[in-house]
Amino acid sequence: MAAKGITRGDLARRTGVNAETIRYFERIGILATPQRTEGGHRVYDQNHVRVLSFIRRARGLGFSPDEVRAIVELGGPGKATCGKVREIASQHLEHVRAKIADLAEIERLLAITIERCSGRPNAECAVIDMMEQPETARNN
Amino acid sequence: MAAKGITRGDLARRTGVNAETIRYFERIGILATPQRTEGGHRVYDQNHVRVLSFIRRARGLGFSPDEVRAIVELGGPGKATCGKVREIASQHLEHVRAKIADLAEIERLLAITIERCSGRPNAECAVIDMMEQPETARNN
DNA sequence: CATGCCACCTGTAGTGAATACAGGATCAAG
DNA sequence: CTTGATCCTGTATTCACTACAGGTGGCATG
Repeated sequence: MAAKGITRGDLARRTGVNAETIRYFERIGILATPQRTEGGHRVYDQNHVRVLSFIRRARGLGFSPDEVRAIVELGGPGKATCGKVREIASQHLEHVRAKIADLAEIERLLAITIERCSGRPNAECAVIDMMEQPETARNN
Repeated sequence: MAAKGITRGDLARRTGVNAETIRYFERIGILATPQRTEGGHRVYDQNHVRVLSFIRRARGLGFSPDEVRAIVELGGPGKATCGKVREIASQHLEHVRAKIADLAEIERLLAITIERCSGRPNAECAVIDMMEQPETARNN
């Protein structure tokens, strides 16, 4: 009663990723090539669902395809050594923490904006003013 | 001794945004049109630096150009009422918090991966296994 | 087994965001 | 007033998707 025979459409529906995009991700080597039926139709499994969900989230959060590939490949055909995995993962962990810090800053700015706007129906809400310390802008 | 006469190249260097992209952001209405010299060269001020830095960060974090425009326009020519500002800002605040949660999840997964890989030089590090509960994948 | 429909196949063309390039004008330093 | 860097406009290219065209596969149903 486990999931057997997930089609491309199924996968798209389960992950929220466009069906064409799935084919694209396979082409650029981000999503593993699935089994095929005799007739040539792709057959995915539960693992594809998990990985693709992860990819979707990571892309939506601003990670580049290359970065996503680097992370996902860590779990490839046992080729990466543990040391390598640790190295790449640590690097991305740092990256993620920087992003979280950035978002926290934006969160703060939005909260301040809302706060400032409460009460007086003044038209001069100048959201721009909320953007101080732009030094958080690291590389990417 | 304040900043006077920031050229496009200066702005690019200060914000880390590609010089051509600055022109592009102006064209699509995300960055305010700057002053011009008699000869037609753009002249930016400190405000442009702040706004553009913000835009860069927001884009890098996965916000769409439309979303960025919505936020930035809040500080436009005093046209948005405070109520409207509060509404849009709150909406984006929620969005930001969802993103932070998602990143926290990814952070957790990476940390677990590193943890799991510590010690044994086993080749079977299966980072894929780290990706559980994909239900965090909301819309975007 | 035939038939019909839907989802899938491959290849290619079309978006939107960002960046690069070509050819010429401006700026500012000497 | 010359000169090299930088800027101007307009257009072309790249990248990440997304959509489309024309043709099978899969499978329920008669």
